[in-house]
Order: sequence, then structure tokens, then C-alpha cells
Amino acid sequence: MVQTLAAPNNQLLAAMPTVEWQRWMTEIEAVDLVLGQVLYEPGATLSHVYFPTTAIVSLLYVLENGASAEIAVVGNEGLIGISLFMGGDSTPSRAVVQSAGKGYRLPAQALKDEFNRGGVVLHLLLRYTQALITQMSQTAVCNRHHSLDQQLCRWLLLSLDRLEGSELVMTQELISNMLGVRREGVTEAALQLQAAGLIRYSRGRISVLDRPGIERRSCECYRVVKKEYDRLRQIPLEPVTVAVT
Amino acid sequence: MVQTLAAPNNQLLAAMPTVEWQRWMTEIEAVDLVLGQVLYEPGATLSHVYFPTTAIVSLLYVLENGASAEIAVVGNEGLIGISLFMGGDSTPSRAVVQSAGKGYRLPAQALKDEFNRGGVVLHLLLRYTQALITQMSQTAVCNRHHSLDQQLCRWLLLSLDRLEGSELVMTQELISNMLGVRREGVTEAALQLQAAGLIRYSRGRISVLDRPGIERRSCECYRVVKKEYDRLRQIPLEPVTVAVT
DNA sequence: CATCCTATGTACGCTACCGCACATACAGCG
DNA sequence: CGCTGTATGTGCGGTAGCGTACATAGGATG
Repeated sequence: MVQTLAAPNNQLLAAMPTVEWQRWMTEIEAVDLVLGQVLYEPGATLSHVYFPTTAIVSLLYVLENGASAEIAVVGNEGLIGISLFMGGDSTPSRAVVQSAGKGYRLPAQALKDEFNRGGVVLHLLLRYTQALITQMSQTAVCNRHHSLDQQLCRWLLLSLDRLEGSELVMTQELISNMLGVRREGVTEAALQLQAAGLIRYSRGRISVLDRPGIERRSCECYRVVKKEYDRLRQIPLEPVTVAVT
Repeated sequence: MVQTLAAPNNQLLAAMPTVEWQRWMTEIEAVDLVLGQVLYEPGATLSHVYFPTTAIVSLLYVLENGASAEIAVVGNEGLIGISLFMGGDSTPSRAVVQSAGKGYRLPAQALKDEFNRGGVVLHLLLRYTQALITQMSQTAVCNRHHSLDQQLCRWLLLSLDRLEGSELVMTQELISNMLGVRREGVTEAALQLQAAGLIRYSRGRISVLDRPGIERRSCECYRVVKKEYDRLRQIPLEPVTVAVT
């Protein structure tokens, strides 16, 4: 069942059954996702869904006064554009490429069609959506209760999990936008991590030297989300029960 | 299509087509939801889904250290137990009755069966889920950027929308748990609202005297969520496209 | 090599909220 | 009517993060 023709290293695509995957083959398209690229704006109806492979995308919320906060991160474990199959077509949030890389995109209609077939793909996408919901919820609680240092660690770990290697290209300014804090706050927190020998920082490049150390400094939020993603991934997809109404 | 036999005043039930509704008639059951009742615990597989009519339920997240925060509120516009059809069966959060009242409950399997039929009900539930996601996202941002006063106003409005009348039974202690702040903080904020003539407070009873005034004090988060719920409610449900794979 | 731009570091007063400790006060009950 | 428990009000020191202003410093570019 988990058979791949072109072995895309996006987990959702990889988990698609052969038949369904073949239906997409002609429509799916490899794309480069460049840093800062906006995949969708609040309220805009999406023309495509994106499946990152090496890129990372942030779901970001921008307030009226310009302040922002990240709601969730999406990497090769997921897709951008759940509102298409959830039925709303748009969301009030924005999707921005946080780390450049590659991915695939598929026309919105192709996704909807496949989803409406009601088979394995439907369950696969919904299961992922639930994982995303968990991440959003946890972000809400984390914003309420945890310190900037803890949140920075959580954020680093979430990003690391979606990248190869242990270096991420990211200015403190950008991180502060994601976390919804002052840039200076990120500077201070990063300095502490550096002083503790956990990371090395230089002009938009962060090397994580001691990942276990970061995990220890992070709040529980990272662990909870990770665990839930893993749990959901392992649940077998429901057998297809199609009934004509 | 929006035909009701027993006219349940839960919006999701009310929006169900007659045929589907009839299938549930024998299994659905009216229940009293008492203050503080826990509808599900983190990680527990749900036996039923709940459709509040006059009750309000909080989706609450409790941290390891006992601190808590509300992720979303559910009233007669929604249901408790989306993880059942999303495929995860459980979530890391907890559902607690925040305001006593009535509702319906349906065995988990009946919901799953209907969902898997892939008809209007599927789209109805998913559309609601997207609204819920919006509320969660907005909560995350609100937690990050808005003051306690603004959040209290938002919270009051969300609750009011789900109640008849303008009085809510709720101690400051409970509100503080929902908002994830100190009880004293709620006291101070409530005193200000009272001094401004917007509410009247007495031992667990809040009367909202000037709703427009509260709306003016609230952050944009309330409006955004409200607007998105309304928008989603109005989208026509997708035509049923059942295809046998 | 000098310049400029962007990224990072530092400092300082300010505010919202926390944690804690206690004071009041309503409401039901014996 | 007094007791008691829960709900609310108040005060105070502590602190994390904000807003602002400015200092440094790597790296690209001429």
C-alpha cells in the first residue's frame, strides 16, 4: 500500500496508495520554495496545495496592528492548504516559506476530487489535519505559559525535525516574527543558548551543537506535539466504506 | 434540505438532511450537561460525541505543572469529539462543561458510520472543524499579543453568543482557569468593566449590561472568529460526489 | 580598502502580570 | 442570629518582556 513510483519524500505523498498516486502524476509539479514566499494570503482562495519536501512553511497570523505570530509549522510531514478539503477554501492566516527548499504543488481541484472520492486519501489528509490541530492548540498554550527561552527551544526543535542536518538559515528578526516577540528578546535568548554551548550563531545561520541539551531546555510542548504526530502516523487508515446515499 | 423532525436547536443537527437525521433518531439521546462535567480526558478514546444545545463546553489544555488554558469554546453551533472523524480517536486536550445546560449525545460509531458515508454530513462536520481551527489559531495569537482586559472581553462575548440572555454563571476563579491567568487578574479586569458600567458582578453571576461597549473593548480576535464562523456557515455544502474506488 | 547595509548586541525605563499573603463579604445553614 | 465556606477585593515586591535608542560588527560591493 505504501508504494511509490517517484518516491517523493513528502510523507503524505509517500503514504498514498499507487492508484491514487498515479491519478496525480500528471498534475503534480515540483516547485522551488524560496525564503519569504507567500503561499497564500488571509481570505484568498487557494489555487494549489503544496507538499513541502525540503522546505519549511510557517502558518502565520498577522494582526491589524502588524504584530504577528506563528500558528504552526509545516514540513515534509504535511501539506499547505487544508482549507480546500475542509470546505472553507480560505483561512484568516497566511502561509510563508520559512526555510527555502523544494516541494510539490497540485491544482486545488485535483486535491478536492481525490478527497471527495472518500478513500484512503481522505483519511490520510484528515489524520494529518488533526496533527496540525494539535500543534496549533499547543502553540496557544505555550504562548500563554512558557518563557521566551523555552519557546525558542521548542521552535528550534520543530524546525530541526523538518530539515536535514543541524543548521538552519534564519535571522533573529525572522524568528522574532514567528514567535511574536521582540527581536532583542530573541537575541538575548540565543546568546544564552550559545553561552551554554548548545548552539552557534552567526549572521543568519544557526548551528545546533547539542540537540539533547535544547530538548532539555524546551518546554513540554515540543514533546507533546512530537508524540502526537508519531501516534497519529501509526494509526492504520480506515478501511474505505463507500455507500451510495 | 434543512428540514428538522424534532427541531434540535443545535446548528449542526439542524442542518442535517432529513434522511441522515432519521438514521440518527434512534441512537441520539438528550443529556444534561452539568457544570464541571468532563466530556473527555486527554488521550481517552471517546465513546460518544456531544452536540450542545444550551450548554457551553470548553476545550481546555492542562500542562504538566497544572497550569491550564482554553483552546476553544463550543456551544450549540458545534460538537465535541471531532477527533473521532478526524481519525485520531483522541486528543491531548480535555473537554469540560463551562456552562451547564442541555445537549445531545450520539454513540461514536454512529457518527463515524455517517461520516464515512461521505455525504452532506461529512462536509458539514468538516466545515465546522475548520471554524474550530480558526478559533484555536486566533486564541494562540490572542494569548501572545492582547491584554488580559481585552481577552476577558473576547471571552465574555464568545460565551454570550452561545447563551440565551445576557447573564452567565461563572466565578472569576473559573474564568482565570480558562484564560490561563491569575484569579486576581480577572478580579481587577472585571472591576474595571464594572466601573465602566459594562457588566455587573456578584458571586458567580455576571450580567452583561452593555454588550456593544464590551465589543469595543475586546480585541479584534472576537470579530475575526465570529466573522469566519458566519462565513463558513453560509458556504453551501458540496454536492455529494461518491465514487467507488 | 572604504563604504554601506544588514544582523546582532547593549542599555534603560516602563508596564502587565505573577506569586503570595491577607482582608472583606455574601449566602446558606444550623 | 452567628458560623463557615466560598467568592471577591487589595496590597506589595518581583520579573519577563516591551519600546526605544543606539552601538558594534560581519560581509558584500564598489
